[in-house]
Amino acid sequence: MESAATILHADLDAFYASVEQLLDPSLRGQPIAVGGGVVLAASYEAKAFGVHGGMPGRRARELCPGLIFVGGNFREYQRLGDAAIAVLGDFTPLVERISIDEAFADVAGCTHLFGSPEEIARKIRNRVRTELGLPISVGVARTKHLAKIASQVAKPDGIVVVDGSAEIAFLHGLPVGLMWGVGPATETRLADAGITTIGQLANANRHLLERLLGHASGEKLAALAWNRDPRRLQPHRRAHSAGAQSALGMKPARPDIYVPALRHLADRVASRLRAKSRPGRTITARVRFADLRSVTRSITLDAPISATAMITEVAEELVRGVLAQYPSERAISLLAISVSHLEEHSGLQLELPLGLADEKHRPGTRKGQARWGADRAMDAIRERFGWEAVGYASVALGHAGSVPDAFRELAEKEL
DNA sequence: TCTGGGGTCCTAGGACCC
DNA sequence: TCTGGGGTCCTAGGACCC
Repeated sequence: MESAATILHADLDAFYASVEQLLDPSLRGQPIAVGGGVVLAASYEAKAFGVHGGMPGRRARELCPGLIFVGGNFREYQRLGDAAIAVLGDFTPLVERISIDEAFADVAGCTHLFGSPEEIARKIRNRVRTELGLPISVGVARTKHLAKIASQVAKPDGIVVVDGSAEIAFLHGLPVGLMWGVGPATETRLADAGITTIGQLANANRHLLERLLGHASGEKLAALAWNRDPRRLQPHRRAHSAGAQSALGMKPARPDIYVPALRHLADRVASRLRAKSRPGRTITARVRFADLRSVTRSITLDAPISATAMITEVAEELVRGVLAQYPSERAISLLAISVSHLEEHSGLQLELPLGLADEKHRPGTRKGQARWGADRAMDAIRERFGWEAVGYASVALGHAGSVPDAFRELAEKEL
């Protein structure tokens, strides 16, 4: 039986910039950028000049001489983002949040209470506008993929409903770049094969697509191009990994530089893992050199860990291995640590990095327990006084223009 | 369009087991 | 000793998303 168009994708427009314009009316109608060294978000007025998120502040100023930089009220972004998603939750519990400013909802079960999906979408937009003062675009369709595309087409501040009979006509006229999973690299590859619209992709030779994009991607994109999207909503997704990274500018590849930097990164990751009792078995370290080439090394342990000192030492070992392998590289431009294979329980009694451990790291030893004690004490102090109160200072990273911790937190997923 | 940070998923080769 | 096949896990890299 044919299902109806009951999936909504709601997406706040130019979110951070819209919040700034809400908080300071003199910014309304002005080209503004949130951030400083790096543009974290741009208003539509700034986007018209080609300014966009991730762009260096200098470049943005060149493109848009009148650009106004604003500091960033991160607490407000979190609060208003949560509030907007909560509006969806007033209609249905089937909400899958994708990021701070974006979520899917399936309203199939609540149309008898609130009206058609389109009416619900209008109510959501109205409420977010009147109660929060923010513009939000909504796409309504039968699948997640199409709902997401519809909301992109609806921007700014609009609504697009794609009903079952119009799906293919709607989809096939649009550029392939709008598809979920088609980024710059894929777009270029497709364009080289003469494929620029979703319709052309849909009708392309299957073998050609698989040769171009690989087996899974080719098959997946072909299915999406015919609006065959098997993905259901996943209201309670949890993260499969947690990581932290830091651009260093250009620092010498020496232990006195990378060891404290790694400890700081490990501390950020490990305290998150401990807070949710989700230690992980696989530790990955990434080193980016001066020329922006990066190398990753990972190791999977027999038991999960979440102690700062353990993660630091494993990461150190991995980075040492990378540097030994590339002795001619004299400078590091970025370091990253990620922990994956996350498990559910707290691993207090299980912390040992097998293969790298020497006697002093084994659980039950005085040193091992002292380390755990230190972590737990730190966690407790932070609980009361905030993250900055104690810990491995970022002095070693200390490079100007790096992103504030508050912004990092906005991007963190629920563990 | 070379710039920041937190994530997800796919691929391909190799090790290892049955 | 060599041959074949299937499955799972690990590792490294890349593309993509917000």
